[in-house]
Amino acid sequence: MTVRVRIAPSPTGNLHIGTARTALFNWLFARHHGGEFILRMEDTDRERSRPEFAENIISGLKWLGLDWDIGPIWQTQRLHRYQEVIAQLLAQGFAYRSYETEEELEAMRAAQEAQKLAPRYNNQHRHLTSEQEAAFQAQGRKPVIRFKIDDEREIVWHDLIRGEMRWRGADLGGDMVIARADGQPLYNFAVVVDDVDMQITHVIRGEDHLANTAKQILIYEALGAPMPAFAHTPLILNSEGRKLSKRDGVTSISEFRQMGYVAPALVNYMALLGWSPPEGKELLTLPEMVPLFSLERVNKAGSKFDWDKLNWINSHYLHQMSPAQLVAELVPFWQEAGYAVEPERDQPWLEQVAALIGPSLVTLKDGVALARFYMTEQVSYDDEATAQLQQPQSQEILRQFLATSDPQRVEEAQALVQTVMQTCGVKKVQVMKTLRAALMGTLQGPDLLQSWLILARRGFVQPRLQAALSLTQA
RNA sequence: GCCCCCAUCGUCUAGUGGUCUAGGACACCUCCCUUUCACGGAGGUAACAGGGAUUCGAAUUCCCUUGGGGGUACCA
Repeated sequence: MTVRVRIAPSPTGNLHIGTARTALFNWLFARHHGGEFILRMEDTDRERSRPEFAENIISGLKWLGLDWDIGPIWQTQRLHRYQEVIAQLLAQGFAYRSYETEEELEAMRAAQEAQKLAPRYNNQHRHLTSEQEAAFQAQGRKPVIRFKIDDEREIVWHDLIRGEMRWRGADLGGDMVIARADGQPLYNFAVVVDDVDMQITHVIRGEDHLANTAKQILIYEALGAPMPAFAHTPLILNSEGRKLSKRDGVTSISEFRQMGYVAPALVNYMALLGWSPPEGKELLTLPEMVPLFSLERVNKAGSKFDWDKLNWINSHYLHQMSPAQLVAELVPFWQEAGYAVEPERDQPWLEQVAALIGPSLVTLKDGVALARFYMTEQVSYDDEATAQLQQPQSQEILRQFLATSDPQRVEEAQALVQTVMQTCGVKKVQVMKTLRAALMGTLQGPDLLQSWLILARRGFVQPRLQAALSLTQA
């Protein structure tokens, strides 16, 4: 039997990292088994679903490299199908019409709460006579459809991650609503109809769905449909150990992207949140993970999201990139920062910059601050740099450099430093520090000689030496 | 309240009764490289929640306690 899995996001928000991780596990599972991966949009919540969220989810999955074989399928386009199944369940006696008003249900819950009982529907409309129904209808009440849940029933399944799971029907909250009065199907019902119709073989989702699975199994049975295998993954937790939610700051894939995280790093990190590769090799690309992935190696405990590790992985992928690749990734960030970069014209020069700052990058965004020194003619001088320029020999050192032409190659730069050292009779460190202060405005940063060459090609060396000279003391 | 799940270094984890004086990775600390900051390299600190039981033997099995989490909708 061909493996078929799906990711079923609800377009009520941007692509969340938890959803993305579930998508990743499903994708890996499908690819590992040579199966199919389906994208299905669960947009039955008309009030909260929005097209821009759907767009965000789709582009996010694409960016991550989690391509799907079928879809996107939209639940709202399958309404007639849900209606059909509801009619069937009604006819077979698995479901019935329930006429309570919101207020009545709230009162029921309040009463139960007052008695310290678990809130649940008391199934009071399960056996309405046709006269009673007619009476409610005469009052203008519109019924929701409820699916019968037998209190005595015990639901058992073998979870691929958690082992044997058991639920009592009585703990499921009474007969559940599967469709609103206007015919809109509800999640637990629509999911099953879809998964059955799409012949889903494995349902891999977060453990927050555990109770839903018990309810859904009952619907599979009523439908006489084959049961898929279930696998409930651990949740991604925030630093407090709670389920990561939008309130925890950055959680959507598009935000990570804007912050300068690259897709291979994000995907690699997400995989490590709950799954561990057999050989212990942690740095893996999507294709490398495919043959290694299995649900057996997915952990049961939730995992806290750790920025340090994500940063390390991201920097790893950034450090691996060629200068040309880096430029391609960096340009959008540079342009957004307002730097006048023109890839066509400046490519070789931009690659020099990228090669120089590459090892210092943790995120692409870091490239904005790190490249600033090379992008504008003037720099500001920090306290340390100013102090260095006010050293006794600094003025003479700068005059020497101003008297020569800018170096074109490293060897020339080295030779110039040597010459200035000897002429001024100072140590190399002094020359280097002074030159760095003058050129960069700070005493820390990438390789000085390389920086010098890069600035020279832009014609920024002389103006900066002049500016620095004015800060020196005779 | 009720139901369910989970529990190894600060964090992510390896570990499926003996090879565990518990391994790796991130972070942290030290050292090396070096004109600085990074990068890179070499070391180091650091964990089986507690209590019972089973067993010749338990991080690994069972029970209880504790702690944490999830769910409990006419959301998904």
